[in-house]
Amino acid sequence: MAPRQPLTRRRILDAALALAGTEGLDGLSMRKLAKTLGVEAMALYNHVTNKTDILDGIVDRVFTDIDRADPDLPWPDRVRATALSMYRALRRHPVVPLALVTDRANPTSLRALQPMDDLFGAFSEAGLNDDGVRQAFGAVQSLIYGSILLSTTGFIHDAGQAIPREQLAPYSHRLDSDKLPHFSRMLPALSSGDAESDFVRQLDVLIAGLSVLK
Amino acid sequence: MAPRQPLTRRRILDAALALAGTEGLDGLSMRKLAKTLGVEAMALYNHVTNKTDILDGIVDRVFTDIDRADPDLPWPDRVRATALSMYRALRRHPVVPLALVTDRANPTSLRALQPMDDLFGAFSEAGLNDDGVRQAFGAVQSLIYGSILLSTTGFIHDAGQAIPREQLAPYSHRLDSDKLPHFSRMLPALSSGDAESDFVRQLDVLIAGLSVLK
DNA sequence: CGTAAATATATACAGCGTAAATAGGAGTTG
DNA sequence: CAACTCCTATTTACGCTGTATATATTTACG
Repeated sequence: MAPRQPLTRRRILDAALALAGTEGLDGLSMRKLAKTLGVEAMALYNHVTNKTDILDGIVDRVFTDIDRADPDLPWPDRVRATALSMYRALRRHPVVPLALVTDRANPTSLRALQPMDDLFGAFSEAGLNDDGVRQAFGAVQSLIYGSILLSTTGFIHDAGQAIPREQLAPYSHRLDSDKLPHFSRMLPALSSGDAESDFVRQLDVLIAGLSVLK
Repeated sequence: MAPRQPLTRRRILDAALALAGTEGLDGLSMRKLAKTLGVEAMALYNHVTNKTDILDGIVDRVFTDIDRADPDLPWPDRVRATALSMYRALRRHPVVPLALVTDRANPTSLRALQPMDDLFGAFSEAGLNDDGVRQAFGAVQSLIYGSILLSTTGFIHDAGQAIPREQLAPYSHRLDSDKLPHFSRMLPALSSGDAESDFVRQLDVLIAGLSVLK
């Protein structure tokens, strides 16, 4: 029984990130979060301004994990490295992309903007004009967020882990229909494969397309 | 004052889609929805089983708007047509991708799977094996969902419409910093440009990459 | 008409974020 | 030491959420 540590913003964010990891974004409530810290809900408000502040803090924290690519690398490798690092950091904490697209977080910190700046730089070096940079960056960002956010829907999912059979069941019962001829054939391939290596492959396709379309 | 029309599942879904359009996914509550129909909240439960059922119904409804591409088109055009139709339908009702990625809806209807099947077919025809089809489909789907979901975050946004200045303000005040050299230059380009034409361009880049990487 | 079935309402419960008032403990000052 | 202040934690409360349950009302039918 260690003496209870003092409540601090940092401890709150740590606990919030952990709770969001196990309970999901909806499961992250002020009352539950306080309980994991052995405290009442309103005590949190002495250290964070509100729940949005917590989510902003979490986002900021996770974005800090994103590595900056070696600036001497050629631009395709810089894009690959930055995007993959973003993907890995966000995938470790899917609550972050979720909080961002649902407007529950609105980070404006330098840390959250740094990876974007790096991608802007890489695409500029590729010879794209500003519109091209915006489009290329948007494509990469969509790929990152899309693949993470969609990986929890029934549409596509990870390798063998985690209820592959039951989750597919509601889809299977329609597949005898000849209305979806390709779907039934694809079912096994949908549940096989690794999400990250798929992402890497998709990123390569995108980069190849950028190179070829100048 | 027309005589009040009978409450029906269809009317409920219509009203829900409209309410979600104006108030967003979080603003769509059973009580508010009932109020727009001139009825008490619990009356809805005689026609839908719960809120998830409403969201499933909305998703299903919106997916019905997705056009099927001419099967005689070559595969790149079929992908383009299907993906663009998906993009347009979902962009008209962003609550749908939002409900899907937050697991508030779980459609298993044939209508919701049809566009996926069409894309599977197109990519198969391109000569990809099943793993390749899954990856290509995932990339297109990520692009669709990602661009729609991210268009409401501060990171990237539409043309001049809707608070471009105030929304950018929190970002601008950091840009004098030399930590984000490309960001400040990109700011005007970020708020210019049309979301849909960006999407089309990104889709073309992806298709070009697929063609070139076989 | 009377009765059964369908539909609408009223009430209630547990949970949410958080405003406002209160209580407790640590530190400093007289 | 006493008194006062400041910071932190708790308590209570308000309006919101989805929906279970019970009741009331309206409609359909023999």
